[in-house]
Amino acid sequence: MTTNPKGKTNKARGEETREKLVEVGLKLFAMNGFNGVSMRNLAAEAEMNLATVGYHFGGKQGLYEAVLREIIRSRDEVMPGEEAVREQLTYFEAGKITKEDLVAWFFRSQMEGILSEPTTLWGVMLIHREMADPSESYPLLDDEFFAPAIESMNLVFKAVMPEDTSFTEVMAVGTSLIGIVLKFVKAKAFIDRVGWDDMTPERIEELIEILSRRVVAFVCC
Amino acid sequence: MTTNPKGKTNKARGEETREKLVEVGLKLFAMNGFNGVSMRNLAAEAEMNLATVGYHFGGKQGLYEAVLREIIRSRDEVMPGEEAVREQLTYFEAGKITKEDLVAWFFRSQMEGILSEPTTLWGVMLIHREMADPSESYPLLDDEFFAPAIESMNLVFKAVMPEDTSFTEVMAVGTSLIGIVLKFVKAKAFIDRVGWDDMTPERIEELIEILSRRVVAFVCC
DNA sequence: GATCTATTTAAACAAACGTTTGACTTTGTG
DNA sequence: CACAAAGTCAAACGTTTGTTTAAATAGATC
Repeated sequence: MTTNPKGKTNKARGEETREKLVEVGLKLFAMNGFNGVSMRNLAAEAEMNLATVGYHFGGKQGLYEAVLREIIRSRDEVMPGEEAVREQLTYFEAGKITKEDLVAWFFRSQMEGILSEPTTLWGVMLIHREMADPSESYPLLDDEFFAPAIESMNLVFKAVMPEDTSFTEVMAVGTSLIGIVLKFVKAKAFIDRVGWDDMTPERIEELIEILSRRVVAFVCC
Repeated sequence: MTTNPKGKTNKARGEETREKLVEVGLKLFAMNGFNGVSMRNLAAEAEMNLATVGYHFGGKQGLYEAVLREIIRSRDEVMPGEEAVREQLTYFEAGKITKEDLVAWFFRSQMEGILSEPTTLWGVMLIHREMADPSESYPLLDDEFFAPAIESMNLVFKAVMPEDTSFTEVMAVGTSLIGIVLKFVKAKAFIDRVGWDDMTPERIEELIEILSRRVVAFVCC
């Protein structure tokens, strides 16, 4: 890598090729799944030669894992991490916010993080696919994506649920919540039936408002 | 078709071939998805010739749709239909059961119907796939599987929710519930984490018990 | 400008795919 | 038994798949 300020060659030569490939890979894999995308699709969409993916990522599987790692990396930019959760927890323990506030904040931050920008949405759509149809790369997601998220979630739930609540129950509530959130990521049937042409920010806000109150009841009851 | 009571030829000659094919097709498609199953896989698993699927169903797509139709057909045997829902509704309107009872009954009947037998479970797994990754056969499912189920669900929800509840909210609650139910069909992460090797009837009952109380709160709050 | 490394390119590869063919076997009917 | 329809079977079809090859190009270094 040079430090040439004129532009073009700021990055190592292959870097922007790889970035472009990961970018269109995310989009295509999210839309059509691993088996629904061919190397020739990828090459055409990225306007590159067929062999480029093989050269930079070793093969289709290699690119797919690079896409998953990019999803994991960018998740931390949009979603509240463990430290943000712990911050809210101190507010709750200090009595500044109610447990209902805490749960609503958590749910809202997740939904907004997911539905905010298309890139994130594509990432979640790919995650959704991996949950419905785990590939051989699933363990990577489980370790570096789900485990931290579930840990944060359990921090919140343990705080707002009775102390003697079983681990199974905490996990069941958490899993249900994940089910709710993911359902709306690709809730084609829902969108078709309520007649929303597209998910405008207003519609998203309406949906979050409706659900967060009920999610609080689900968790805290 | 003959009426020979000795056995063997009670069915039209190709009938049991078709049934066997639909049976293993359901299992394989549910486990690996449409693109994850090859004609040679199917033929091997069903112990038949490669060309048999083409002869009886016109091709891979034809078998897939036959499998979907079988799922739709058998759903009505296990799940409560609209008439069963209306029966419970009259009990509720007569004051014999509370709205909490009504919602709990509905949720429980759905979960039990799904988790009861492996065949049903496979069907739901395939439905789950179609929701995450709709194929060109999706419209068939939407018309003959989802629409009736949503209609029944809305009957219940409209009865237990305030009259002025918006259609969007009713649908959002329903969609969330579907999300919860489906999440547990293939909740590998959940099962792994709570350490359940397999879903024994006791475990299923425990899960339903935990969730139904909270689902009532979610719907009725 | 020469040299070396990194990258891009077109072409070819074997393997797997869904489908089709034509011969063979089974079954029901007269 | 003879015939026709229904079903089964092995083999081959033409595509498409992911990967690999070797030559061509571009960029950095001296």
